[in-house]
Amino acid sequence: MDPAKPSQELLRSLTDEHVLRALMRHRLLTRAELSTETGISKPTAGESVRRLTEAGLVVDTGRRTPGGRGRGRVGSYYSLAPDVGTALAVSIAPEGVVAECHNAYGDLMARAQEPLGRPARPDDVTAALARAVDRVRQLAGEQPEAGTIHESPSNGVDPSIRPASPGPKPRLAVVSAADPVDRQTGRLLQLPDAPFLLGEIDPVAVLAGRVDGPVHVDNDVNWAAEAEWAAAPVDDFAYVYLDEGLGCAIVSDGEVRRGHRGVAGEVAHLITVGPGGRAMPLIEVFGELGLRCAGSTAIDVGRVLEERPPAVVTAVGGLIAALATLIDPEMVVIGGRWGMQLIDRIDQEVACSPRPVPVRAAKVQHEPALAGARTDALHRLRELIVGR
Amino acid sequence: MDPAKPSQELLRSLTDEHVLRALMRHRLLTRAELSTETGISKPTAGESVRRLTEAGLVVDTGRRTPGGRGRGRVGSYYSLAPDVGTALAVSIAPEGVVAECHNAYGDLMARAQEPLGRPARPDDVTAALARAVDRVRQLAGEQPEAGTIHESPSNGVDPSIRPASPGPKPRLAVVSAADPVDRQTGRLLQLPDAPFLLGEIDPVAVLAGRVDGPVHVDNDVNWAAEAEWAAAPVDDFAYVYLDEGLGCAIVSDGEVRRGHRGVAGEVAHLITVGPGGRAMPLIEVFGELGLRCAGSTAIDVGRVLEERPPAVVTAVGGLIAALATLIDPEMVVIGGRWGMQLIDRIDQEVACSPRPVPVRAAKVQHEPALAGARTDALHRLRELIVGR
DNA sequence: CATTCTAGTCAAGGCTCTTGCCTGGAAAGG
DNA sequence: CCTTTCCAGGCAAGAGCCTTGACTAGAATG
Repeated sequence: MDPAKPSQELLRSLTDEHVLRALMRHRLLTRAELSTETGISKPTAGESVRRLTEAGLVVDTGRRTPGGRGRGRVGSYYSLAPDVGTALAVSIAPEGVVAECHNAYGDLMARAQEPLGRPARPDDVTAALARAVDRVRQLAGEQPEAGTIHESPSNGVDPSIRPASPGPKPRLAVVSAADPVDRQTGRLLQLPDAPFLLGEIDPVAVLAGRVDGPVHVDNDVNWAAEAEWAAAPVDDFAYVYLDEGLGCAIVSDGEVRRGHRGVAGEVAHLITVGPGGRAMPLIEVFGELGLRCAGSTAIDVGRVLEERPPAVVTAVGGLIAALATLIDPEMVVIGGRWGMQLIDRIDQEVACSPRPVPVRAAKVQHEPALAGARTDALHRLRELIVGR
Repeated sequence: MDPAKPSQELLRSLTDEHVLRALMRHRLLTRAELSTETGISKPTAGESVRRLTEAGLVVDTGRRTPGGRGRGRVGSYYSLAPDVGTALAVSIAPEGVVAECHNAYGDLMARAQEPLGRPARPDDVTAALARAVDRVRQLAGEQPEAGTIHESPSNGVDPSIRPASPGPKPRLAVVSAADPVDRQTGRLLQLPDAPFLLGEIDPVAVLAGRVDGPVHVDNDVNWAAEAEWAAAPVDDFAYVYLDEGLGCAIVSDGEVRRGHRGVAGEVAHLITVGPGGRAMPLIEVFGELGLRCAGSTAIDVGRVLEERPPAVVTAVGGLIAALATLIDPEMVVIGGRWGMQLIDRIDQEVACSPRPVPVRAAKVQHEPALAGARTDALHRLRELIVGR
């Protein structure tokens, strides 16, 4: 049965949800402001605040309405309780591991980075992941209490004052990994001819003891597409990532579609047009042209950018044509180092194809995968708090 | 703001929705049965029945609880009002037009078929569509009242008794067409090298005056996939249709994904492996092998089945490999005449590919597109009745 | 110091839901 | 035939949630 059972309790929980969401948007509100903000009547809003305060989700900040605002009676500002919890967003890439901790308002509470040697060995990655997460918990524990307004903390938090407490565990984690991810288990998967830069890692196992709730892992390109969608919501598009590895994310009807195992868009083995018009898997085009790094599956980005071989553009054109026929996107977004550099050539190639699609460069340039993971982590944290 | 605003009216409408849905499932219920069925208390259920009766959505059938059931007081059986409306499901294919009218229980009220000449001319198709819909409305108007239980009527309704009334207009229509459909306008679209069997038809325009509500048009393969999903719910699969035309439907996360224009899965121009290992569009493989009907874009099914050329199987393997990489389906379902006949060959081909996917034949064999359209029409009618 | 304005509370009223009891009527059983 | 058993439906009481409207307390304005 789809619709919720009608009951008075349902109404009450809906009211509480509205109040909590209003506080997430505005961080500091009086009961009267909550009432106008949510459209709920004053007594009901006040009652909800009483309930939520009792439950420990909301606190009276002690602050009162500033004198400048008007003449009336002073009001009490309420906000989310500082212990409603935080969300962890983690990015695992060949360059290193980045972990961020955010509160329910989306404030960055702490951030930690751990570099990785190249090539990264699986054990090193796992250790770096653990260190980054431990460090970010440590830093978050040193933060001034949430609930009082403070500047988004920069990285330069003084590490000399180090209280014993490592800070409370985040209530969930969202992890981005620069490799295919198994949708069921969250483990990194080695696929034939797909890039495999990090090794067989199990982020869920590493984070299980460090997070007090669910751990969601997905491929970095999927998260980048999520960030791209947040920046410019287009319901149907494909995100093609062209760098050391080849990736692709598919957004249909406003959501990233991951497929059964979670490896939708692992395009390395897609059959496309190779040199001389022969049909061959996309990744083999690079092999034929001698553009793969020795002893690894990675593409030699420097050489691609030097030589800019037309055969590569043709091969990418074949990939985009396949996307156009199977997915019917409104546009194709190109990310990754050599993809963005060659975007004009790719655009020309696609424009002459029988099913042309607009091609444009990714808008989110700075840490796109982490940005997507962060957005998702924040969304999930909020859902958790309102009790969905 | 996502969650509904809490109000007493919300509770009431939720109760009414539960009652209506229970009546849709069970067609005939007393107030006491409604109460136990929905989990709502007796007085509340009774009050809802009173409201809905007053609103004309529910009627007292006059029938009373049968003696055999127990000793207690007799109860009144309620059911949906006979005029809550009907849904129209229409299939337009080269073989002809089929129109069906269903009530909210899913009973077939009437059915009409109109053959088409081959090749079908657009004007003929439009006229046949109009005739089929008019005829089905006529037949539905002759039906005994809904609400009293009756057998699913067979096709052989005596046309001699013909009352003047053409029957009320259906509240919505869902149309399947054997050609690409524009998602925004519902018109049939001619794409380069895609099969175009019916011509430039605008079903929305034809049905606008004949239906008292929205008209939804989509490609027949998408509807077939919908029916396949209803028969065996698999969240992620692809439906490949291999007949005169080449089609493909994509189901991700339990929904058919149509893409931006609605032409996701129009695979005729997908680049695959052609004869001699050359890369070429799928449909051109048939051109190269001389397997297309003269003077049309259609594939000569008879010749394909006679010759069973390995090159065709290889080309289809390339299509499925592309689906596997881009969509990551749990399985691929094969439909269409020659596709089903060659399924073993296709399965072998896919099994040796680097990303093998289980391949199986379509389970819904009888009018699959109409079955999907019917399911969807029924679902939409019910949503309309409960007032979503 | 009176006025004006506003946050928060109180009181009344309306709805909706639930529990529990009662009633009328039919079958079952002696 | 009369009593018992059983059940659909209705009634009454009660609790909970939301709303309107009035009231109160407290601060700034003039």
